[in-house]
Amino acid sequence: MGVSRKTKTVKLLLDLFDRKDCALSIVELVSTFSGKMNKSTVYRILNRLEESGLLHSFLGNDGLKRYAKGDQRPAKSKNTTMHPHFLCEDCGISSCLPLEISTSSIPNYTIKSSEQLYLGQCNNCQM
Amino acid sequence: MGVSRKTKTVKLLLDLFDRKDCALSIVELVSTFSGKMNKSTVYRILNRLEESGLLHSFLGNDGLKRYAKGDQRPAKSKNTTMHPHFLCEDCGISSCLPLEISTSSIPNYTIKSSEQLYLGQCNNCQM
DNA sequence: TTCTTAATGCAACATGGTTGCATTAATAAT
DNA sequence: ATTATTAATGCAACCATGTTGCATTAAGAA
Repeated sequence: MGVSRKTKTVKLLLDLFDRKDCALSIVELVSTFSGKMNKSTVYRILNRLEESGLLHSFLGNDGLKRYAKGDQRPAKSKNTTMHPHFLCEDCGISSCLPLEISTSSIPNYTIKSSEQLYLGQCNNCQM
Repeated sequence: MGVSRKTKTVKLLLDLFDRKDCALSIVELVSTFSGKMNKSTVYRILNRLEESGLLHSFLGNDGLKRYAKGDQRPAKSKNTTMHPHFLCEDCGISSCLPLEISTSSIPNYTIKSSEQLYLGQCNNCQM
C-alpha cells in the first residue's frame, strides 16, 4: 500500500518530510530539489504519496498547493483526521493544526467536507 | 468611495453581479465577457471593486479565485462579515454561506482570520 | 468644448502545473 | 548473479491563470 518503487528521488522527498514537521509547498520542494530531480518528478511523486496516504495536501491563500504528512483520503482516514491548516502571514511557514473540524449543517446544502485555513502569526513571528 | 469612473466595462460587470447572486470565478467572467472587454481589464476591475468594498474574493479548492458581492476588507466590514463559502462538487456553482465564522484560539499561534470552504452538493444537485 | 488622467486594449511576459515519449533503473523472475 | 519487465524519471514542449508596460481612449471636471 506504499509506493511501488523506492527510488532515490522518492527517498529524498520522504526523508525531507521525515525531518521537517511543517507543510511544504510544491514550489519550495521543486526549488529545494532542483538539480536533484526534475520538476515533473516532484509533482508526480507528491501525487503518488498523497494517493497512497502518506501525505495530504491543501491550498494556501496564495493558491499554492502544500503537502504535509498524514492521510486525508475520504473514508480511509485513520492515520489523520480532517483538520484545519495554518499559514503564517509573516514568514510563510505552514502547518497542520491539531483540531477537529466541526461541520455545521446548512439548510438546502449537503456538506461533504470543508477546507479551513487559519491565517496569523506562528510562534516565532509573534509580537 | 465607489469606483472612480463608471466605464462601460465596469457597468457590465456590476450589472452581472447585480443579477447573479452566486460567486463567479475570474475564468468564467473573462470568458463571459470575451469580445466585450479584455482579460486584463476584467482582472483590474475586479481588483478595484474589491478594494472599494463592493466585492470580496475567495479561492475554490481548484485554486481559482472567485468574486461575490459584499465587503470583507479587514476592520471595515460592516456590509458583510467573515463567512464561509460553498462550492458544489457536482455543478461547480459557488456561493456565500450565511454563517458567522468562529475562530477558536490555539496555543502558540495568533490567529487573525480564517478561510473556510465547504464542499458538497447545492440545492439543485442533491440526491 | 476642452483638458486631464483614469481606464482600456494589446501584446508580451511570468509562473504553476501537465503531458508525451524516449531512457533509466527498481524489482521480479530466472 | 544475470536478465527481463515495467514503473519511474528527465526533458522539452505545452497549457492555463494571472501580471505588466505602454500607447490609446474616453469619463467627467473645468
